[in-house]
Amino acid sequence: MDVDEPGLRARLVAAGVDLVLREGQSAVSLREIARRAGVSHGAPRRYFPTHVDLLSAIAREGFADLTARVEQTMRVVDADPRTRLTALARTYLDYAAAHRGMFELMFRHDLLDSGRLRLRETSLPLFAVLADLVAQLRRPTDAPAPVLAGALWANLHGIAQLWAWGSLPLATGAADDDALLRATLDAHLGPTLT
Amino acid sequence: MDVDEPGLRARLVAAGVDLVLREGQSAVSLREIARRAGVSHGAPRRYFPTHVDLLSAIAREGFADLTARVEQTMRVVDADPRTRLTALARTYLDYAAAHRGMFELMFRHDLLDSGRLRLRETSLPLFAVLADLVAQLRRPTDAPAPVLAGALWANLHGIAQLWAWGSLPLATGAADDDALLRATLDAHLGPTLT
DNA sequence: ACCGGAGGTAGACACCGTCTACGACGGCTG
DNA sequence: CAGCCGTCGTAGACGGTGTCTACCTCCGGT
Repeated sequence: MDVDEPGLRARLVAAGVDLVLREGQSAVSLREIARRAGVSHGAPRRYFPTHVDLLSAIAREGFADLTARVEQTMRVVDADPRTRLTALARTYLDYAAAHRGMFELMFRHDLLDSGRLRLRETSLPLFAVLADLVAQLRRPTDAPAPVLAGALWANLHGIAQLWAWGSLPLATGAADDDALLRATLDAHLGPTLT
Repeated sequence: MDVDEPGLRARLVAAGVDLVLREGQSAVSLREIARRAGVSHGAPRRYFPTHVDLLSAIAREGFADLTARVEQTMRVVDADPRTRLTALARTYLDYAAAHRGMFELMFRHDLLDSGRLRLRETSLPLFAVLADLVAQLRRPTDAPAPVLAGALWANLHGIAQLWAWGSLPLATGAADDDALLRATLDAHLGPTLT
């Protein structure tokens, strides 16, 4: 038998992650999670006193997943900073597109306990990776490094969000998001020389 | 007596707008709206068969409001395109900051009936204003106009979103959003010459 | 005068988050 | 070994929600 079968808490979170990926944030109810974990509707309360706590735990899992993917990308793409940054951006956009429900949840600050649960801190290392690359690529005439990195992140995030919503395809006439990504990187970091 | 007091439908939407501005999207329930309009809980159903329909109507009001503000800005700021675009961007960011709940709702495509109700189309004129200004400012080496406009919009939107969430202030070390806005415009449209 | 539909009421249903009291069980203390 | 107490899960209740349905009430057209 499993010597270390996951505890109920982990099973609840896993069920929640599965549910949010499959059906989106609104499908994640405490009772449904309990049902999927095969426990009574009151059981989750032991680990997640409130709905927000559960959603926050799920979102944290999402951040961990995204961070892992980015780090994996950084491990694989061992080239010049610009190439690495491009790969990072692609990973970000791909994640948002492939895990729309989770991505949406991750940035629903109104649903998350962003304060107490150090949810923001969970996303900081990710930003640090980006900021580091940006710092290497920054030209003297550019904005200060934190501002430059922030603006670039916002741009990435906006593309991910609006693209997922279907607004950008509509507005830009269905150009693929790769064109947007290239334009964004060129804008903030200068055109590539090829 | 009022010859044309607003019908129930308008009163419901007005109550919803008020509620979403004051308390956020999650506070907007059909029953609460009905209560505020002084009608029975089943009454809204006559006009909004489903919750989504009500939220969509409220969001449409938000888009109308934002569009009106942008147009007002365009009417007032009658200068060179770059200045006008900057003013437009500020209007966008200010709206998001000042009407956070509404802004959030407007881009919650999962909550909105974005397909049938032509919600996207409601936002297209707004994008057109931006696209027009961008087209005037586009340099020959820039990306095609629609892509450039899309990227810039995404950047604006990302700033609005992440700023409202509090992530960007944290990441950039509390630089104000004006620095981000300037950096963004400079990046996409070239630095101003001053 | 009648009738028919539009517009609002009221009750029911299932589901939800939350609270509370309760039972089972296992490890520590005496 | 007996007893106790804290941990973990159960089960029921409450108020709130969206949705459905049956009803009622009035007003306009024939």
